Amino acid sequence: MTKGASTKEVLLTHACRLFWSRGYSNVSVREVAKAAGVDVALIARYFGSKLGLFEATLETLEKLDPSAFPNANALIDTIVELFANAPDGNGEASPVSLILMNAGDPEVGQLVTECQNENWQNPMEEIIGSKSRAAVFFAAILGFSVVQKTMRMDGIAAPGSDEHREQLRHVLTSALESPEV
Amino acid sequence: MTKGASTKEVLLTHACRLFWSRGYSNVSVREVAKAAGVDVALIARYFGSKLGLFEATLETLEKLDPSAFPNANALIDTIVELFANAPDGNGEASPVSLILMNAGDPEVGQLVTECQNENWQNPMEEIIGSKSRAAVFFAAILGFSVVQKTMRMDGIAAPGSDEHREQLRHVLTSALESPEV
DNA sequence: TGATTCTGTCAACACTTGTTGACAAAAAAA
DNA sequence: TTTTTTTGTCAACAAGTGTTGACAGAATCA
Repeated sequence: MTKGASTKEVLLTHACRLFWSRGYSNVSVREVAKAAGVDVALIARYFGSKLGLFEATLETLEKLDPSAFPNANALIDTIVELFANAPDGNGEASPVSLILMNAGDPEVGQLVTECQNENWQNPMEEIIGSKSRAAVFFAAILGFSVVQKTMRMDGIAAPGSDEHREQLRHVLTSALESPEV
Repeated sequence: MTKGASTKEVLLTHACRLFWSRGYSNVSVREVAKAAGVDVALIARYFGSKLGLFEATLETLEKLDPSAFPNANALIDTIVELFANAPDGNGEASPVSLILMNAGDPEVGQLVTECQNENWQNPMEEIIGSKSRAAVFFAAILGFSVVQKTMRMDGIAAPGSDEHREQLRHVLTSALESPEV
């Protein structure tokens, strides 16, 4: 790999971590550059602008593959384990935190929403077989995540515990039984 | 009312609308002052600082009164109608949007979470009679709100329709049947 | 070798941010 | 009236923002 490509990569890595965990408008380009150990000007060189860097982080997301899930229960199993094994804490950067921290942003909100539809929502609809149930399903994921990770409510069991798995599995399962509209 | 108090009030009104709909860090004091039609310096005079102004908006929230709800079903009825009659759109300012837009903010996130616990979560626990179910219940509210209002997913029915009421009622009802931990 | 491209450094820019203090006009109190 | 307090206006500050361009060293190619 050339020197420039590796700089681009390390910038992208730290941009994902910071933008996804704290939100686009709460992270400055200087902070990303400092975390990556490079000069600020290199962001403009390699990504054009701060927005370009953010868009590049979105392009690292891989699309959910419907063919990997024979049915919706397999999807639930995967998500439950993802949540159970995810490192706890506010500062974690995940596709879910990306959406929670940026969907309401005036600058990148729409971008994030479109990205989510393409990479996650549409494949989920395909697996679940219902647009409305897929929407309620995703709402359950987001809601559960925000009360657990962002608000740290103690009504949610400790991640990794059986109780935690049961709680999450219950809301995901009942989302699949929501009325179709 | 004295002149100063009325200026304070109009500032507070616009601060609520802006901070709660777009988030603390996405709104400048100059924008609040301009919307209120007064000089920026008056914010410092009457509220001390931008943070003081935000804290003042939190103090306008009224605590949920458990005695007004004989049981959890009455709570569900109220919330369903609140969502059904709420004006649609991204820019709406409500206690729910306040939490969604600010809970993850590095400056005011904790403040918002504490305020939510005191004014909403604790009373809800009292009505529902279970800490864990109340947490899952609130997660359902937040999740439903973000996919409907922030992300505008078309899998969610039009607010005010019977289908919309059924969707929301289903997720709230099943939250009350979540496993206790 | 020399010429050229790639890569990084640095200072500066125009702009926005929250905050402050001096000052004047208006209102209230003496 | 005079005096004092309240209320509002204005300019400026220091710090931070994203972005730009000039420049130098390193690497690559001729």
